[in-house]
Amino acid sequence: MKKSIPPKPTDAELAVLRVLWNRGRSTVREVWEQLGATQQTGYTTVLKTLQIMLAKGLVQRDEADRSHVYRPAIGQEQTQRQLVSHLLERVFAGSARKLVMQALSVKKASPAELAAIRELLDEMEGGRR
Amino acid sequence: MKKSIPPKPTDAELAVLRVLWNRGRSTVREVWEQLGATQQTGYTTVLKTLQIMLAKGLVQRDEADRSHVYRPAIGQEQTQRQLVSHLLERVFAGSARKLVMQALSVKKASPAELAAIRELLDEMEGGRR
DNA sequence: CCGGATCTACGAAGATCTTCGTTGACAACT
DNA sequence: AGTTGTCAACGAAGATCTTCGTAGATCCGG
Repeated sequence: MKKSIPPKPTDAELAVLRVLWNRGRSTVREVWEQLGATQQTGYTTVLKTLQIMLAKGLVQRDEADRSHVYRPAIGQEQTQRQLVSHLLERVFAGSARKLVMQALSVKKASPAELAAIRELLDEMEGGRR
Repeated sequence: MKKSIPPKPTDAELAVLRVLWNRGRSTVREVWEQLGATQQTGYTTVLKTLQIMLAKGLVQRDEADRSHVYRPAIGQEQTQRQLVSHLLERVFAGSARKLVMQALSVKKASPAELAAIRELLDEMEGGRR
């Protein structure tokens, strides 16, 4: 009764969400400036995107001040899981093994990261089933 | 020079590609029948999708017979890498570790699969550099 | 040779996404 | 009070995606 399954964010929306996850509550201007560093978009474009995201339930906002303050309505990890799930089903036919292997071959992880992954494997195996 | 970087396939295109990867060379009708098992789409819809994919360079076709025969122009693994890469950069800020962990938490792998992943880790660490 | 079946080609409609110009409200400064 | 700057709201344009109806070509059975 609270899971209204928010829709899958688009690429532009994802870029905005990343800013909000990093900075926390932000105004349109703040998001725009942060984004401007990477991409070249107009102020009203970011505003419009945020308004659409609000309508979709991807963000929430506080209208107390004249400059409305936006904050993410969905968690970063939850979103990551959703997108990984999508990729897993559609592109890897549900094989986590293949996805993991492609991920590791695309981008080499540091020894510390490999160790962390190894630990997770231990938990999953040791923790039995 | 032949790498003209094929565009990122859409969801509908991905569904078609999966059929071609599984069956190999196929006619529109064959793809449509295979797809019909899962989704409910019209014959001309599949045809149009394949024509667009041809224009994009995602598939190639043999027009010798009246029923044109399509085949994938991009490899499954190559496509997987491309999409994983995309997700990695945009959603995981390049952290393969987080992606792997989310993948494994979304879908539990079998002991055999875990072992295979562990082997890959061994290679990457042992292989040193 | 004719009629039905099968196939490709064409185009168009509807949906969604992305971008941005314009407008009107409001506040701050002078 | 008037000017200037900042902001949200609105609408519209262009791009892409997905779907499908219709038309035209070709083949096959009588």
